[in-house]
Amino acid sequence: MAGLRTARSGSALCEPPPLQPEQARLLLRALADPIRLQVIEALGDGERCVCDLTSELALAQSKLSFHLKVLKDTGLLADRQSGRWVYYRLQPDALERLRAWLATLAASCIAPAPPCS
Amino acid sequence: MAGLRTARSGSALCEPPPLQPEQARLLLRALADPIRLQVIEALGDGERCVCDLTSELALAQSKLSFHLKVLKDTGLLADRQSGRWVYYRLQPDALERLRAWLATLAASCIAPAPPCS
DNA sequence: TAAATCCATCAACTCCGGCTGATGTGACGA
DNA sequence: TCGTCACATCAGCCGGAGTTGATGGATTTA
Repeated sequence: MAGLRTARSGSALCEPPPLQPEQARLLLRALADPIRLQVIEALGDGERCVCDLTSELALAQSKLSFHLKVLKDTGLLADRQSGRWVYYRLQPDALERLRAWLATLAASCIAPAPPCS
Repeated sequence: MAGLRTARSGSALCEPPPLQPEQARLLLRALADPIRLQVIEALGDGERCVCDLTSELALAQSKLSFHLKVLKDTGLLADRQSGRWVYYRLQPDALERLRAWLATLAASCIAPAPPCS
């Protein structure tokens, strides 16, 4: 079932490649955690180093590091090292791809749907 | 909770009410399971009774019942009893609300985004 | 070089989600 | 009324995600 259709995306909007079901699962699981959602929201303002996040979210360092790794492994975050600090930033593509995947899933639910009575 | 804001949805499209973060978390977690995704896909064709799903997905009865309960409790499924059988069907609203919530989350990620080089 | 800081990683533990087999409940048919 | 079927729920178990405290590696400053 892989590669049912490759490129040829006629759109000029440089849409990201479709998500594999397993990747979608990992994204869903990564987002289903309150601490990780806090991290994502905190990074909405822009990238931050770990030490700032640690104090801002009042988390143990190893704990935060653990969750940052989960988010990074699923592609939701990217990091950049500058001297002694490591800065994490959001990777908006990941959320977009998950949204697209959810749309596909919803589309497969034909929904006899009484038209919004 | 409940009734933070009632009606007044100006749109004529009868949009569902916004999702609480906790509800969003539960939805994400409910979807982050391969068996439950199989169930959702199987119900894409229309409602089914538990016994059909059991054989179709080759699952133990108690196991399927457990996952159906999770999906029902999060609002992703609804059930209907007919005689001796119980039919489950998708509740597309739930997916839509989750998509809307994801859109909100993504919107809060201003994304300096180099314009699709 | 030595000390300090920032961060990742590890081992041990806890806790909860999910699985299994058995039992309970309600609806039907003989 | 009794047996059967469809489904829910329970108790017990197990594995893995998440937490904690400690250690290690890399970088900067004294």
